[in-house]
Order: sequence, then C-alpha cells, then structure tokens
Amino acid sequence: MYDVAERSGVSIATVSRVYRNPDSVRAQTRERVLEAARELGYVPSGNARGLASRTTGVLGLCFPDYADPDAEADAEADSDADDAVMLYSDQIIRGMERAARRHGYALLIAASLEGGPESLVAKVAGRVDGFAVLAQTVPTEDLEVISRRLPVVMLAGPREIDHLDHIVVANADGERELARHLIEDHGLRRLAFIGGEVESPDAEARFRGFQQACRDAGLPVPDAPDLRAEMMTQAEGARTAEALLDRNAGLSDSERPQAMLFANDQMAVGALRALERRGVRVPEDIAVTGFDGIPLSRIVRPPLTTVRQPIRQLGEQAVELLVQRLSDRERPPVSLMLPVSLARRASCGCG
Amino acid sequence: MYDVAERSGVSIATVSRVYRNPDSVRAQTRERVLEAARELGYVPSGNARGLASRTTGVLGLCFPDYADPDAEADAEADSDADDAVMLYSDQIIRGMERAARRHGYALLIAASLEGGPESLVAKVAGRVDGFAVLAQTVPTEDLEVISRRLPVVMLAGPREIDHLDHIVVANADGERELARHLIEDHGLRRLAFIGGEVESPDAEARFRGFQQACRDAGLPVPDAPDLRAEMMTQAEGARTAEALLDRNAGLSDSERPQAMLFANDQMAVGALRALERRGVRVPEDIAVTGFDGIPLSRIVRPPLTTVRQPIRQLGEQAVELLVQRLSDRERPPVSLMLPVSLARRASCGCG
DNA sequence: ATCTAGGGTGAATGCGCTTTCAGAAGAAAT
DNA sequence: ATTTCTTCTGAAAGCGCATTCACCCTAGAT
Repeated sequence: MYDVAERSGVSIATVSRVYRNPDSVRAQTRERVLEAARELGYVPSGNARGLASRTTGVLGLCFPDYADPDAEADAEADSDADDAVMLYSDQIIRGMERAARRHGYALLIAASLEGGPESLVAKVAGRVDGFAVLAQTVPTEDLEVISRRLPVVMLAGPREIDHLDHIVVANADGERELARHLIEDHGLRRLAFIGGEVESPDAEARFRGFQQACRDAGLPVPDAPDLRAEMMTQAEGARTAEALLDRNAGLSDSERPQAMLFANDQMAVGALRALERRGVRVPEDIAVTGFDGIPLSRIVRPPLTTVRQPIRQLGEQAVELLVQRLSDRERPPVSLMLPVSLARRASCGCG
Repeated sequence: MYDVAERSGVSIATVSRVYRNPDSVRAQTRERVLEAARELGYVPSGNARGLASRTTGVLGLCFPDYADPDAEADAEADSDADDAVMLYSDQIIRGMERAARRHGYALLIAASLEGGPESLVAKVAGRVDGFAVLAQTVPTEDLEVISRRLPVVMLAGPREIDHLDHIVVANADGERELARHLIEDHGLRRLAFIGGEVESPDAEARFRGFQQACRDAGLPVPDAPDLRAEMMTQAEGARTAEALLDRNAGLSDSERPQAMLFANDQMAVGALRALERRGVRVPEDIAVTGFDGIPLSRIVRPPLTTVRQPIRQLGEQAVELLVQRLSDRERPPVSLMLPVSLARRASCGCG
C-alpha cells in the first residue's frame, strides 16, 4: 500500500479511501491509484483491514469431524452412490453460503478436529464476525468463552448456552406425525421404535414425538425405545433390526410389531438391507421408517418413508440470525424451530 | 491480550507464547495465563495474528455465482430432487475441505458476485494463504494481479495464465471413450453431438474427443457439433433435442442419427424429458448420453450413460497443489489432468 | 563460593490498514 | 482581490499480535 501510494504520488490514506470509499476521492486521483495498484500487483491485506476496522466480512461454520463411515463404505462399494450422498454438512454449507452471499459475506468453514486453544475452531472464531456451530462440535466450555466475544448460533441440538441464538428442527412433531400416519392411515397398531445414543438430543426428541403419537391414538405408551443403537449408522441399523427380529421370533403374527421406526435414515437403510437378507418383505411383512430425508433414502428399494429436515433452510436461517445479531447485539436470544415434512414413500406401504 | 497479560501478571509476549508455543512457557505460568484468558473470554484475533505472522492458515475457493436455473426449477417441482442434486461446487468444496483439514487449514469460500476491487474475490484473496478458482469465475486480469502475490490454482478450464498451477479433467479422453463405446459395443454409426457455448472450453474439448472417436472408427468426422445449445441447461437440452428430431423428420430410418451425445448431463436430462414427451423411446429409438456424472443422471429414467468427473478429487488435488506451492514458491507451474470414467447405464442400451 | 548454561520472561518494534483531525486546494460568492 | 465554503488530501495514532534481543534467574559444574 505504501508502494502504491508512493507510485501514484498520494498518501496511504488516499489509497485506502480509493478502496473503502471511492466516491470520496477525485476521479482522476482514483484512476492514478488504481493504475499503480495494478502495476504493482497490489492485493489489500484482509488481515490488516480487519485489524484496523474490527470487522472481517466473514461468517463461519464449524461442524463435527464426523467422517461418516457409511458414506465411506458406500463410496467404496459403489462410486455412483458416493456422488449422490449429500451430507448434512454439505447442505448446511450450501444454505449458509447462499445466504451469506446475499448479505455480502464470505464463509469460512472448518471441521473441528479437537478442542484446545490451537484448534480450527479457535482459528475460525478469531477470523469471523460471527459463526454457526453444529451441535456437539465444540465443547460447551469453549463456546461459552467465545460467545462472550462474538455472535454464535447453535444449530440442531439442545441450547447448551442460554444466551445463544439457536435453531432446531421439529424432531418431535415430525416423528409424531410419522407415527400418526402409520397408525391412522395404515392402521398399524404395534410399532417398534429404535432409538440412538442416549446423549443424542435429536433421537430423544424423536422418541418423545413417538410417545405422543401413541398417547394420541390411545395405544400403550412405551417409556423407552424398544432398542437403542450404539451409533446411528447403517451397520447398527442392520444389527438392531435383526435383534428385533430374533426377539420377536416366538411371537404370533398378531403380537409381532408391524413397523420399525428408526431414529434416523442411516439406520433404517441398514435395516432395509438386513431385512432383505432375512427374506422379510418391506412393507408387506413390516413397515420401516427413518428420519432426516437423506438423498439415499429415496434411492434405496423400497424408497424409505421418512421425515424431511429442511437442512438448507437451517443454514440460511443461521446466517440471517447472525446478520441480525450483528446489527443489534442487545437483542434477546432467539430460538427458532423449523418445521419438517413427511415424505410418504413405499417403505410404509404408501405409493 | 493486554488484559490477559495484566490479569495474569505477565507480559503480552508471554501470553502470545502460551498460544503459539506452549512448551516455551513454564507450566505454572501457562496455567495462570489460560485461566485469565478464560475468565476474560479472550479470543485471539486471527487478523492481528495474520498481520504479524504474515500467514493465515486459511485456503480459499472462488466459484461462479451461477445460480443453476435447473436446480431451482427442480426444487420447486420436487423438493425431493433438490436434496439429491449435489452441485459441482458442493463437491469441490467437500474435496477441498477434506484435504484442507488434513493439512490444518480452514477453508474460505465465496461465489464471485462481480469483479472490481470490492468483490468477494478480493476479500478472499486478502484473507488466505492461497486459493483455488473455478474457470471463468474471476476476470483473467484480476487473477493476473492477485497471482503475483499468492498461490492460485486454476480449476477445470484453460490455463489462462501460464504461471499458475492448474487442474483439468480429461474431457476429450472421456468423450472419446464414450463415443467409442457407442460405436464399438453398441454398433451405432450415426452419432449426433450437441455442443455448448463456443466459449466453453470443456464443451469444446469434449467435442474434440468425439471427433477423435469418429476418426478412430473410420467414420466421417464432423468439424462442428451438429447443434449448439445457448446455455448448458435442461431447457436448452430439451430444445436442441426437439430441433434435432424436427430436422431429421424427413430422413429414413437408415439415415437418422442413432444417438445424441450431449456436452453435459443437464442437457441430456432435459433431452430425455423432451423425447419422452415426443414418444421417442430411449435407448430403443435413440441412445442418449451426457457428461459430468451429476447425481441426477442416475435418478432419471432411463438412467443416463455419462462420463463421471472426479470432482471431489479435483478439490483435493487443488489443496495439495496449494500446500506444495506454499512450501516452495519457486517450483515450476504444475498442470494436472485427472482421469475420468465411463458410467454405462441404460440410456445407451447398457444394463 | 564462583562460574556457566539455559530456560523463562519482558521491552520494544512493526505487520498493513482505517480513521480522525487538520490543513491545502479549488470553487463560488462578495 | 478577498472571503467563505466545499472538496480533497495528508499526518499520525492505533488495531492486536509475533518476534527479536537482551536480561534475569536458577541449577549444575568447577
């Protein structure tokens, strides 16, 4: 910048103005400066600018370093499938990027490898005006510290820190509606719910929705999932499906569950495969449902009935909240719940 | 930082060391500092750090602001399809993010709205250690200036500036192999190639591959595509397909083209729909192929035979090149060509 | 007890830019 | 020609951190 100033015979202040506020510089002077900048290959330092102006024009996103084992497995088995599998994080990124672009922000993304002062999270936090965090990505403790300094919005999970903005999807409502559909529209009465880890708030919320649907329909209300998966993967889905089959082997047809509701799509897809291996027909012998609406869910046979999450909107809303908070730091914390929609497909007997 | 230093009774130099090089500080002192930082909610400024150390630990990606009209249309018509459509940019982002993560970098992404000194491109350039640019995103002129200051890798396109690293996919080889497949394996002899804009180097390279295949097979070699689309969209694919049909209406069966090779998948998908409307069966009446291997290509009926681009690898390689160049600025410019693979599906008569 | 290493720490400088605050230059008015 | 506004431009003071250099302290060696 000093070089540009010298070369064009002005002061650095004027060079700065040329970039920050072109109209405040006489056209002729401006041209001289721009010309010099071009000749010198001058690229303004975002760092210095950010330091001086105390704003970066960048928003951030931190997501878990969860290298989805299912996705990897699929990729090896079928390179086609790999392309189709758009991850949760991909969609959030897309949503945020779109919204950020509208507001003139760039987006800085990083998967958190681990915590600690030298983590990527710290890197992101130090370089953005505000950022979004996927639940269970950043230790609450770190988040607590960071959020005192800049806007943070929490995505999809419990609101661990109550002064943060946060967005969730209607997990309970979705599962409730899904179960209602099975009960009322398909006349099923014996439903089995396969949950996830206890620490997964999403899975728990979905189970609560399931309970509510049972209550609504006057069916017995279980106080815990019929089975829990260790991880919410296809492998575990397959294992739990088989476990359920084995457990119910002795029952008569009129006692046996008529549907398996899985806490997410990955498990449901795994279950579909296990059931096929066992020769159990879906949906004739038993209905199967998932949750999430991942792309894979519509490619499997039979296509999976599930609850679609508006993940892209999640990302877009995140940016909106950040932008709003940036313009008013005093605003009381906001908590949004995004509606979900039922995708009725063949695995429950529809379509 | 000054506050932290004061509160923990040390100098700012020590606070800095605690973060930059923890081992150089006595454990007891370090704890005091960390404690103070926690109490004060201290978040190191990436800007200041970057300014002082002249490195950001961030890599960038600029891609076109091409709001894909097809994707938007699909989204409205069928919210399911929307999820499945993983864009080119999504995949590059994913590839780059993975690779960046491995190297400890975060990723800054931005679609370029327009050029000029205040563009998002400028923002990215000023905040990263190096970045990747999708072809035809940034004016060559701007790129020329920026690339004098920091590593830039050009993705998928002509190498506009010869001192840049750059990566392309084997467009010509792929199309040539595709055409060879139609000719040799399916015995087709009359092939029509539908190209894209003249300025699209990818489309042109694909056409050259097509020409080569004709030459290889001893068939007449066209010196231009049978038809050109204005834009490489579904709508244009449909239009050109119909135009081709009309043009050949008067021909006998033994003169009529047996296959339509489109320069990309989007057009081919549009064509598929148009042909269906016209009652033309694929592949019985005519074979149809695309190029790219977008997820949509396997969902449509019939599934589209196409050439799969290794887009994720494109992103990963981009990061590798950047990292390498960062460690050796003097290295001669590299030019990589990534291999593609043929996806034989039903639309050409396979499977 | 004296000397020598080294690890640990602080003072000071500069990274490249933004942003007042004044002052200079030009235009308009008297 | 002088005064009075505007419009432009420059000087200078940071922004928050990394880093060098010098210095101090402690522990082991003599």
